[in-house]
Amino acid sequence: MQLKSLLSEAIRDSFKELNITPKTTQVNEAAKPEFGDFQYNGVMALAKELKENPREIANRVALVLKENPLFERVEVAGPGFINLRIDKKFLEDNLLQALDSRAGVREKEDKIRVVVDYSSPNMAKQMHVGHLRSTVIGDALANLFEFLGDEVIRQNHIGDWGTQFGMLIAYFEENAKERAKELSDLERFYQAAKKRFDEDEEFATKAREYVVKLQSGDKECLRLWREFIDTTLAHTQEIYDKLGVKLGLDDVRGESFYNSDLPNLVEELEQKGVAKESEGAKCIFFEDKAPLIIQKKDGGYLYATTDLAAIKYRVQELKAKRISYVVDARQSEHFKQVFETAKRAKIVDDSIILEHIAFGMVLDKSGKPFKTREGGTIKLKDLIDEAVRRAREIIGKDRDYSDEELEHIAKVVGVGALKYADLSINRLSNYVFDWDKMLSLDGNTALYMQYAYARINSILRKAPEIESKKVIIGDELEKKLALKILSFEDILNRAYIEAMPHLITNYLYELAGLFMKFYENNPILKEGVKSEIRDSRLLLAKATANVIKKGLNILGIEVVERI
RNA sequence: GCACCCGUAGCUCAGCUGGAUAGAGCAUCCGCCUUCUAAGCGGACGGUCUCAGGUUCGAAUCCUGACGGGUGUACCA
Repeated sequence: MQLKSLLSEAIRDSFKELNITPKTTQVNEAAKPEFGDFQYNGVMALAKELKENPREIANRVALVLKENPLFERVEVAGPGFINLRIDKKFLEDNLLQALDSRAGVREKEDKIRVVVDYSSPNMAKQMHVGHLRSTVIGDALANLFEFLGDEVIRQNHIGDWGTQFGMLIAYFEENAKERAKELSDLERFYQAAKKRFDEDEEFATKAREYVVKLQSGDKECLRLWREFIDTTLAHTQEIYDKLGVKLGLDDVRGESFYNSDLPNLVEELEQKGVAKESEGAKCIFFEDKAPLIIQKKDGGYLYATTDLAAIKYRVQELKAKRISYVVDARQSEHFKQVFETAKRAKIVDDSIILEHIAFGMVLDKSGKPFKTREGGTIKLKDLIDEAVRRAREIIGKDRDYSDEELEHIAKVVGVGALKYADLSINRLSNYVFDWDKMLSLDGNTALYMQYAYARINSILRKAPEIESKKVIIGDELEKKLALKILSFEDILNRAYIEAMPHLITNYLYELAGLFMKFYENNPILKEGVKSEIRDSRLLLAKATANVIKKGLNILGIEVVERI
C-alpha cells in the first residue's frame, strides 16, 4: 500500500476542510521516535506565505486530523511541526496485504511502455568488470519497472559493427589456417589484429577496406562476421545465465541492426536543418560544446548516428514512452547531445522521456580502476566464479550441507553478494570493490538479508499452523516493523521515479534490521507465548520474509530457505 | 579553458527533494547464548557535513564562489 500517499491525502483533506491550499502535502518519517511515526512540516512555509502564525495554522489542521481514525495521536510541536502517530488498529487491519504474491504492492495506474537499454557488451571480447554495473543495475531497474506494471522492452545494444571487424577479418585472411572457434581464441586474435592495425599502415588500410566490404554486404565477410558475433553472444549468454540476468538473444539489437537506416537518418537531419556540414563532416552544433558528428568526412558513420537511429526505432517501432540508458557516467555529454539532437529533429516529442541512467566506475580499495594484478581487465566470468568460491568458503564453515546444497547456496549467496554490493550504493558514486565487505554478514549486504529470510523460514517450519489471521501490534518494535513492511510500495515508487536501486537495498536493510531486533525481544515459539500473540508474530515474520524475498527478487537476487 | 559527477566519523557508505540533538556497517573497547539459526542483538568511542559567502524562522540538503578528487571534451565506441 502507499502509506505516504494516504497520509498526504489526509493532510490534503484537512486543509480542504479549512479552505486553505497547502504548498505541499508531503509527509516525512519522524526524525525521532518521540515525535511519533510521521511528521508534516509544510505548515511553516505556508504560514510565512499567508503571513500568519504557523502554530495557529498547525493547531487548526491538527484539530481536523484528530478526527481521522488513521491517527492515534496528532500533536503540534516546535514552530509548527505536526507529529503523527498511526493508529495500531490501522496497521493490524492492513498488514495481511503484505502476505500476498505482490507483497501488498499494487501496479501503477499509468502504465507505459519503456525501453531499458543496458549491458551492451563488445563483440569479439569477453565481458569484463566494466560491464558489471550496467548489466546489474539495468536488469534491476527493468525488473522494478516491470513489477510496477510497465511494459518493459529490454534492449542489448551490442557493439557489433565498426572498424574492429575489418581488423578481425583482415587478420583472419592473413592467418587463414587458424580458425577461432572459441571466444578466447577470438579475443587473442582481436589483440593481435589490433596490434597489426596500430603498427602497420598497410594492414590498417586493408582493415578499413574490409569494413567497407562488410557494410556493402560482401557474403564472405558477412559470414565471418556472423560467426564472430554468434561465438561472442554464446559466451555473453553464459554470463547472463550465471548472473541470473534476464537478457536473452531476443533482446539483442546491435549497432548493425540500424546500419541500413543511417544514410536516411543523416539526410533527414540535414533536410530538417539540424545537421550541417563542417570540414567535410556532418555535424550538429551546440553552444559551448564540441559538435556532435554523425558522419565522418570519409562518409563513415559513428556511434552517435547509431544511437539516433536507435531512438527513432524505439519511438516509432517499439512505441516506447520512456527510454532509459543504463550507461557509464562518462558518456553523459554524449547522451545529452544525442537527446538534444533527437528533440531538435522532432524524432521525439515532449511526451517521451529520454534518460541517461549514469553510474560511476568500479574502483579497487586504493581508489584506482579495478584491474587484475597485472593491470589487465578483470573478466566477469572470473569475478563471478571468485564470488561463488568465496561464498562457498564462508557458508560452508560452520554448517553442514550436502554437496549439492552447498553448491546451490554458494551460488545464490555469491552472485547475490556481487550484485547487491553494486546495487546498494548510490549509482552516481564510484564503487569501491571489496570482497570482504561484500560477503560480510554484518551491515548492508545480500547475505544479511538472505540470512534474515532463512531465519524466518526456520521459525515458520517449526511453527504450528497459524490459526488466527489477526495481527496484534503489541509494542513499539512490532509497530515499527509493521510500518516498515507497509512502506514497501512507497519505496518502490520512489526508486522507480529516481531510477535508484539503492533506495530498495537501504529499505531492505532497515526492514531486516528491524526484524532482527523484534526477533531478539519478542519470542514467537517459546513457551508462555499465548497462541494469539504467537500467531500475530508469525504473521509479522511471514510478511517480513515475503517483502525481503520480493525486494531481493526485484533486484535480481535470489533467496534460499535454509542457510 | 569549459562541462558533468563526487567531497558527511579513521575506512566504506546512508541521509527520503529545506526541518527538531546528522545516521549505519567496518575498525577499537564493553556486555548478552541451559530457551525460536550468536552467521544475531545491545552499549561505548568516534563529526568545524572540504572551505567562504548568500537565500530564511530553519541549510549536509538550495544559490554563488573557491579548494580537493574523478571523468569527458571534432570525425573511436
